[in-house]
Amino acid sequence: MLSQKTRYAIRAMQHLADKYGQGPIPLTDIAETQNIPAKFLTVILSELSRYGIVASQRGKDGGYWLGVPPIDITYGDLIRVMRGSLALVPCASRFAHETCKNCVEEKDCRTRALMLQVRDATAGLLDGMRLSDKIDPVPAAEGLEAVEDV
Amino acid sequence: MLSQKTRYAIRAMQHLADKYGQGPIPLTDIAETQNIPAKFLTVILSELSRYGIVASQRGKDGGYWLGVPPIDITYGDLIRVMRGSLALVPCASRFAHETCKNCVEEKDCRTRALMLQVRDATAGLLDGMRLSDKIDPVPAAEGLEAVEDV
DNA sequence: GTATTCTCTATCGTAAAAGTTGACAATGGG
DNA sequence: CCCATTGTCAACTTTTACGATAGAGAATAC
Repeated sequence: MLSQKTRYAIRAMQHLADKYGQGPIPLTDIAETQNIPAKFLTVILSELSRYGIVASQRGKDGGYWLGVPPIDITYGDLIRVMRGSLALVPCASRFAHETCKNCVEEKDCRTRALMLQVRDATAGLLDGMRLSDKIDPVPAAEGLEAVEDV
Repeated sequence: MLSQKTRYAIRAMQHLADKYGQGPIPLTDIAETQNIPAKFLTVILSELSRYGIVASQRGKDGGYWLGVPPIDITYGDLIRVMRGSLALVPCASRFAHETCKNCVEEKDCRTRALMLQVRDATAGLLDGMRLSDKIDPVPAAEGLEAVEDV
C-alpha cells in the first residue's frame, strides 16, 4: 500500500500539474481542494522541493509550482521519491535494493524472483504515466465485487 | 511493500508445497529452514489453516500440510489472504474495496484510475503464478543499478 | 502418563506514520 | 518602515501497525 503521505503527494502534484504555467499556487489552495491537512502538506511540499520537482516562493503572492514540466514527471518518479521503491519487497527493488531481513539467501529466494517480475510490470506502467496525462477517473461503482473465498 | 508476516507466509507455503504429499511437516522444520521465528510462525500457520489452505494435526508426528493442491493456490491468493488486497490504495482493490480517508470523491479521483490499472497488472501476474510452479531464483547480483536522480 | 505438537488469546515493545507546534525568513504593498 | 502574507524548518506528539513473545490448553502417539 502507498502511505497516506505518498497519496497526498501525488494529489498535490496533480493539482500543480493542472495549474502549470499559472504562477505560484498557495499551499492553502492545494490543501483545500485536495483535502490534505495544511500543516502536513508543508512537510510534503518541502520534501518535494528539496528534490527540485517542486519550486516555491515565499511572501505575498507566493506559493508552489512544478519545477519540471508535467510531461517530465512520471508517477513512477513520484512514488520512488516518496517511498523509495516501486517493489513489494526490498530485495526486488532495482533502484533501492536492500536485502530482506530474516530471509533465505537471495540467490535461493523464489519470492524475490516473483517479486522482480511484479516490480517490472508495475514500473512498466508507472514509468509510462506522466503528470501531464489526461486521466479519466473511473466511476466509483465500477470494479466492486464480492469478497472471494480462498 | 509486503509485510514481514506476508513474506513469512509465502515462504512457509512454498516450503509446504515442496513437501506436498509427504505427510505432516512440523512447524520447527519450516521455521528452521525458512528462517522464520517459530512462535510467530504459529500465528501465521493458524491463520492460514483457518482459511483452509493449510491443514494440521497435533501431537506426535503432527505438523502442517497444504489443505489444497499447490496448483490450486496462487500467489495472488496468498497475498490477498495475508494483507487483504493486491492494490496500492484501498479504493483500487477489487475484492476488498474501501474508500480512502481524506481523499477526493472517488468518481473524481485520478489516482484511483491509475492504481486500478496497476492493480490489474499485478493481479494478472500474481493470479497466474502458482505454488506448484517451478521458480528459478534470480542471481542476487542481477538487477542492481545506481540510484536514479529524479 | 508423558512427551510431542498444534491452538488460542493476550500482551509487549518498537518503529513508523500522521499530524502539530512554533519560531523564523522572505516578499510585496502601503 | 511596518505589516500582512506565505513558505521553511526542526522538534515534538500522538496514534497505529507490526513483529514478536508468553503462557495456558488440547489433541495425539507411544
